[in-house]
Amino acid sequence: MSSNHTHNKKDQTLTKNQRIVLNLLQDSGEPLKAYFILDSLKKEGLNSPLQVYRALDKLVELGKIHKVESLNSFIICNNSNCASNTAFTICERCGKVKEIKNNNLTEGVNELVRENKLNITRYNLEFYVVCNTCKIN
Amino acid sequence: MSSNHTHNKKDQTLTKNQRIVLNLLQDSGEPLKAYFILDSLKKEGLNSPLQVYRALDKLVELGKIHKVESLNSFIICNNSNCASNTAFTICERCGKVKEIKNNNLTEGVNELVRENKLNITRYNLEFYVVCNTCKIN
DNA sequence: TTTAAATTGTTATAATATTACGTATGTAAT
DNA sequence: ATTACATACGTAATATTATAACAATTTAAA
Ligand SMILES: [Zn+2]
Ligand SMILES: [Zn+2]
Ligand SMILES: [Zn+2]
Ligand SMILES: [Zn+2]
Repeated sequence: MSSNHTHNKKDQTLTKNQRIVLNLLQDSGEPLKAYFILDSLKKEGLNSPLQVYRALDKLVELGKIHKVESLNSFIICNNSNCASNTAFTICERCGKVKEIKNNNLTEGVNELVRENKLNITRYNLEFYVVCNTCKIN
Repeated sequence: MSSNHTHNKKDQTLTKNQRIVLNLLQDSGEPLKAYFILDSLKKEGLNSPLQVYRALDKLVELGKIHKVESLNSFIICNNSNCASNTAFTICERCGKVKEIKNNNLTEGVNELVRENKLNITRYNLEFYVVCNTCKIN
């Protein structure tokens, strides 16, 4: 269970609060709730919800994390080319979330948008599933 | 500005709270927030958030309304064949929401799901746009 | 008609998110 | 260096969204 931060150059431009929130999401890989993040980072000096929400807002804006709208949670971006588009599978039983990396799907959505002449700025696509683990049980 | 409830047979099986909430959403056509619904229906006898949320939950379950996840709002279903799938355009400027009725798009998403072997129970698709009205200004 | 399931009403509380205000810090032009 | 500007910070208060718990009642089956 080794954590592998990449801490690339761009991360250096983040502020302290932004960086510790990003690191937590990175280490977790799961969607986390704002107040859970707050609790987890009390020892790092985060004291108020606003500090968390401000960091989250900025990280979303930078495309480093995504908000999973229907879970009121935030998750590290697992992709390099999302812009602000998001596509997830969400298990209805256990809540497990995976960001879809499938370029086929991404291109499929883009095509749909073109074909239907939707003049969009971005999209959010949530597929609800029963994950393999939950299917067995 | 005439309201045109349909009040079909199935509506008769709704309870009073469910029906007045549904009627309000039907008349409005816009996404409404739970506490706005509560305020609006105080005179009809709704007193507590729970009464609203319970009615909303049931109506969502019945497929008569949808939750617009990223707006924490609820909107009348404008379609006959959604099951519990949802597809909206959401204006980023004014918040205007339209349910997509385009069968082409719906079928496109279904195809995407098949092609990518996604074993889904339902999906939620939110396209963020700048609506025509907002584009002008 | 007895039983089980669903719905109601009410109070309290939890969970999520923002406003408001003052301060500090970094950056770029003068 | 000084000013101006944008960004971020810290803190307290408050707003918004949603659920838990419990008792009573209605509805639909069996
Ligand atoms: Zn991503
Ligand atoms: Zn699962
Ligand atoms: Zn619908
Ligand atoms: Zn608009």
